Amino acid sequence: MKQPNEARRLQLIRVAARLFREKGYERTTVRDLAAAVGLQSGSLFHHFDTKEAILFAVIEEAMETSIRRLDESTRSTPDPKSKMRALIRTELENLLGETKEGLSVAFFEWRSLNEDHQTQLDTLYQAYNATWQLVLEEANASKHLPINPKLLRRFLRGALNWSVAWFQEDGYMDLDELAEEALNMFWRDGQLDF
Amino acid sequence: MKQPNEARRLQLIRVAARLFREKGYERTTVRDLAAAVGLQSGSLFHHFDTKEAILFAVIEEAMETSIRRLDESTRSTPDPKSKMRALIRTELENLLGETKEGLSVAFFEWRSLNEDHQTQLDTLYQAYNATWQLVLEEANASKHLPINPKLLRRFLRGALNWSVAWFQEDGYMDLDELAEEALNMFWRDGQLDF
Amino acid sequence: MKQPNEARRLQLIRVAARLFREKGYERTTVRDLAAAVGLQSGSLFHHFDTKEAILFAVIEEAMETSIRRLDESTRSTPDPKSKMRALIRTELENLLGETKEGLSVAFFEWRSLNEDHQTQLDTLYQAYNATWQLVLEEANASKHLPINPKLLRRFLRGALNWSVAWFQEDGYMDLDELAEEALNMFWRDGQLDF
Amino acid sequence: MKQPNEARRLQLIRVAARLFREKGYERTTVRDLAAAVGLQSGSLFHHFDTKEAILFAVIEEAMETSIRRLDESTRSTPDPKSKMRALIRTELENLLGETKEGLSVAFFEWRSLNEDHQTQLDTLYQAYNATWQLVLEEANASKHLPINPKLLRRFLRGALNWSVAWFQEDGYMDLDELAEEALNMFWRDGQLDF
DNA sequence: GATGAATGAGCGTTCATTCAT
DNA sequence: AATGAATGAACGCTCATTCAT
Repeated sequence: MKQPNEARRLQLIRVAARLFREKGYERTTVRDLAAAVGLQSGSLFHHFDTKEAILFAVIEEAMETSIRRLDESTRSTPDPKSKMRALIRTELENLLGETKEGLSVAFFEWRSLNEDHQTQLDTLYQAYNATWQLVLEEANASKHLPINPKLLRRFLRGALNWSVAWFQEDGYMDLDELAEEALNMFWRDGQLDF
Repeated sequence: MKQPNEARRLQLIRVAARLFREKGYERTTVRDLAAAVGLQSGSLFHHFDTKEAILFAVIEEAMETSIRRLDESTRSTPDPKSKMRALIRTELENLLGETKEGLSVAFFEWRSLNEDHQTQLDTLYQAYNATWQLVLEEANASKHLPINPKLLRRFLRGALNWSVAWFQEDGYMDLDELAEEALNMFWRDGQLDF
Repeated sequence: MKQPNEARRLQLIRVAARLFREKGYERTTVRDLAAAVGLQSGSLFHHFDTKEAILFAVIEEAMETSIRRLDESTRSTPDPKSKMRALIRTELENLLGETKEGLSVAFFEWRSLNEDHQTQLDTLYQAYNATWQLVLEEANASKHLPINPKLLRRFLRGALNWSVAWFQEDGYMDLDELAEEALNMFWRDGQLDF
Repeated sequence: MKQPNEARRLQLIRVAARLFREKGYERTTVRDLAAAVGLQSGSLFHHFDTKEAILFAVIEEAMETSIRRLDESTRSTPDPKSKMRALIRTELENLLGETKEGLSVAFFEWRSLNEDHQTQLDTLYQAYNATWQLVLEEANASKHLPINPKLLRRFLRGALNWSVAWFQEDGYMDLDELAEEALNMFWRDGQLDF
C-alpha cells in the first residue's frame, strides 16, 4: 500500500539523517524536512505515515548497513588479531563513514522511538553485539586480552563510539591508524596468564 | 539576581535532572516538572526565568560537582598508577553516582542550551579535560602507556562514559572493581619502549 | 476599611499615570508599578483592590482637578471673549500641564475601565462639557461665532485635545499664545449675521 | 513572501479592524479573532506570522487607502477654497467611512506596533501631512486663513479627528454639511491683512 | 503594612497530521 | 503524488491576585 517512489523515500531518509543529527529530532519540523527535499509539508505523508516513522527508517537503514558490514569484515581472515583489527576498523567506518549520521541519530534520539520500534531495533543491536562478542571470545581463548571479553567489549565499544565526538576526517590520523591504536591500547601480544 | 527559596530551587534541579534524563528535555514539559514538585506550572518561573535556565542549572550543578571531585581525587597520592586509578574511580563515581543524571543530561541535551550557556559550560568542560590530560601525561612520562596520552584520554573517557549505558548498581561488580578493570585494560606495568 | 497611608496612594496614582501613559495600561504590569514605588507586587493590593481600580483613580483624579480648574477659570470675568479665552487657556493647561498624563490615560485607556467606573466618570465628563457649552452659548448669543455652538464645541475641543500629540513645552510657543491662536481661528470680532 | 488565500487575508484584516477597535488590540485574543472568521486559533498563522503582523496589516491597509483618497481629492479643482473643502470632506470620509476602524486602530494601538512597523507607517503618515500642508499653504498665500497654516493644520486635523468620538451616521447631519461647517469655522472670505 | 511564593486561567504560538482539490 | 489551508492539542510563559508569615 505504501511503496511508491522509492527514490524519494531514500532521499528523505538521507536528508532526515542529516537534519536529525544537526538539529535533533524534536527540533526538526516536518516542514524543515519537506523544504529540504523540495516538498510541501503535507506531501511527506505520502511517503511516511508519521514523523516517527522517518526516524525509525533513518535508524534502521543505518543499523542494517552497519551490521552487514561488520559481519562481512570478520569473514575473510582466521587470525584472531586480524579479526579484531578488522572489527575495530569496520566499527570506526560505521561510526565515522556514511552511516555516521544515522548511527548518531540512533544514539541521541533513541527515546523518541515508540516502544515497538525500539524493540525491533534492539534485535538488530543484539546481533551487532553478538558479532563483537564472538570475536572477543576467540581472542580471549588465545589469551591476548587483559580483562574479560564482555567487559572489554563494553569498554572498547565505548571508546570507539566516543570517537564521533572528537574525530576529524581532515586530521592527521586516518581510520586505519586509529584502529591500530585502539587495538594497541588493550591487545597483549605475549600470552597472558591469570 | 534571583535567590528566593533556595531549597525549592535545589529540589527543582534534582527533579528536573531526573525527568530530563528519563524523557528528554524537549519532551519534558514545564507542567510535568511543576507537577513533580507539587506546583502549578506558572510557579516554576519564580525560581527560573525560562525552561532552558533549568536545563542550564541542572548541567552546571552536575559539572561543578564533578570537576571538584575529580580535582580532589588526584591530590592525595603521588604515584602515577594510583593517581590514574583514582581518576578513573572518580570519573565512574561522577558518571554513575549522584551526578549521573546531570551529566547524562549534559551529554544528551547539550544542543538545547543557548549559545551563551554552552560557552559557559564549555569552560568547565575544558578544565575537566585538562585534569585528565595532566595525569595521563605523568603516566606517559613514566612509560606505562601503550599509546599517546591524548588519544588514550579520548579512548578511556569514551570507555568510561559508555558505562552509563550498561552499568547496573545492583550487578555483581562495584565501582572499585570496575575502575581496576579499566586500568588493567591499558596499563603496562613493565616500562614500555617505543 | 481602605484608607491607609494616603501618601502612598497618591504616589501610586502619580507613578501609575506616568507608566500608563508611557507604556499603556495593559502593558504596564503591577510589578512594574510596584517596582516604580519601591514595593513588591503583592503590597499594591493593600492600597488598591485591583489594577483597574488604580486606572480609575488615575483618571478620576485628573478629571476632578481639570473640571475644578475649568469652572474656576470662567468665574472671574464677565466678557464673553475673555471667558472664551480663559476656557481655552485652562483646557490647554489641563491637557498639557500636570494633569496631562491622567487625561491622556483617560482618553487612551477608557475601554479598560469597567462599566461602573465608566458610568461614574462619564458624569464628570458631562459636567465638563456643560461648562464649555455654557460659555459657547453666551458667545453665540452675542454673535461672535461662525457656526452653531454645539458643533463648535466639538471642533474646538478636538483641536485642543490634539495638541497633546504635537505640542512641545520647549517649543517657541507658550500656552497663552497657543490659546490666543485657537481663539483667533474661529472668533469673529465683528458681529455676524446669518 | 506569504500570499495564500488572499480572500481570507482580507477578511481577517476587516474583522481584526473591527475587533481591535471595539475591544482594543491587547484585549482581543487570537482566539477571538479566529472565532470571528470561523477558524481555529492555530489557523491564523497561515495568513500572518504574528498577531502584531495583523495589527500592522490593519493599519497599513487603512492608511494606504486614506492617503490615496486624499491625494485624488485635491487633484480635480484649482480653487483654494474648493480644494480645502475637498480635503476636509475626504478627511471626514476617511475618518468616518469604511477606513474608520483601521484609522481608529492606528491611533489607539500605535504603541503596540514594533519599531520597524512604526517606522514604515510613519512614512505614510508624513505623506498624509504633506498633502494637507500643501493645500493649507495655498490657501494661506491667498490670505484666507486667520492663523499660520502649520498651526491651522494641527487644529483642524484635531477638530476633524475628534469627530469619530461623537459623529453618528444616522444623525441629522451628513458629511458634506459637516465639512462645510468645519470650513466655515476658520475660513475668511474677505482677504485678511496681518 | 509589607512580603514574595504560589496560583491558575489565559495568552501567542507551534506543529504533526488530515484532507479536499 | 502533491498541495497547502485547516485542525486542535499542546507548548512555554505571563501576570493579576491571594495569603501565610
